[in-house]
Amino acid sequence: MATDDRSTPIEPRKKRTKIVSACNECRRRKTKCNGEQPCKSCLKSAVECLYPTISHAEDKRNHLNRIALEAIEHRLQTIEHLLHTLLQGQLSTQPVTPANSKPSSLAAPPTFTAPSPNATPKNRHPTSTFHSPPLPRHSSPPHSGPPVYSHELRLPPIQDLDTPYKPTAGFHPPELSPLTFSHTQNDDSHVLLSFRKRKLSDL
DNA sequence: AAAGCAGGCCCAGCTACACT
DNA sequence: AGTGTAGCTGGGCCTGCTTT
Repeated sequence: MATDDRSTPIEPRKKRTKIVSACNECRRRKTKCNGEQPCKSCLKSAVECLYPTISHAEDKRNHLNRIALEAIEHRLQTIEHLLHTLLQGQLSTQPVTPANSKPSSLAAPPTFTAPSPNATPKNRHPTSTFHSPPLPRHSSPPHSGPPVYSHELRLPPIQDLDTPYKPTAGFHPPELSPLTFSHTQNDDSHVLLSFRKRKLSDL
């Protein structure tokens, strides 16, 4: 794109004819949607052609952003609570001996039991589990097969971000101070902060 | 070959800001 | 207050690649 060849007459770029809103399937596939019911690609692949229904009273961007923001904040609270629980459990159960007095972050965390799994709402996915990423291991013995970790965290699956998150019954996250971002250069925190400020003022 | 997937281009709409 | 401009953002969809 570095060359700007103006010697040949370049006909002005033909504007795309964009439709107002693509159907769900075309959005997912990132294909052109002709806006009909059913649209061309849905007709071709014989799938149900559904269009997103957002009332005009509620701006499309605000609607989606609010849902996403609420879900993210609830999820963050859950994660913070889990982390807090994990750290507390580690501090209170780990005997301090010369052998294991290394930084606790390198040790395997204790087995974690999800808060009141019986109270899992019906709209959750009861079988979905969150597996923590592999922890750094310094000198593990020869070992075949995938690593086995004793801790399993049950969290709402990521696809649940499509719907507002409702905390599990009986689960009370600890009181959390409002989200703050310390501004440092060369990171994206200022972007997040400006996003949050904008969204909060919109709500 | 056809269908599906996904990176990223493109553009309309919006906002912030400067200027008059 | 009105206007012009630049930057940002969300989302449509082009297009190359992969899978079936």
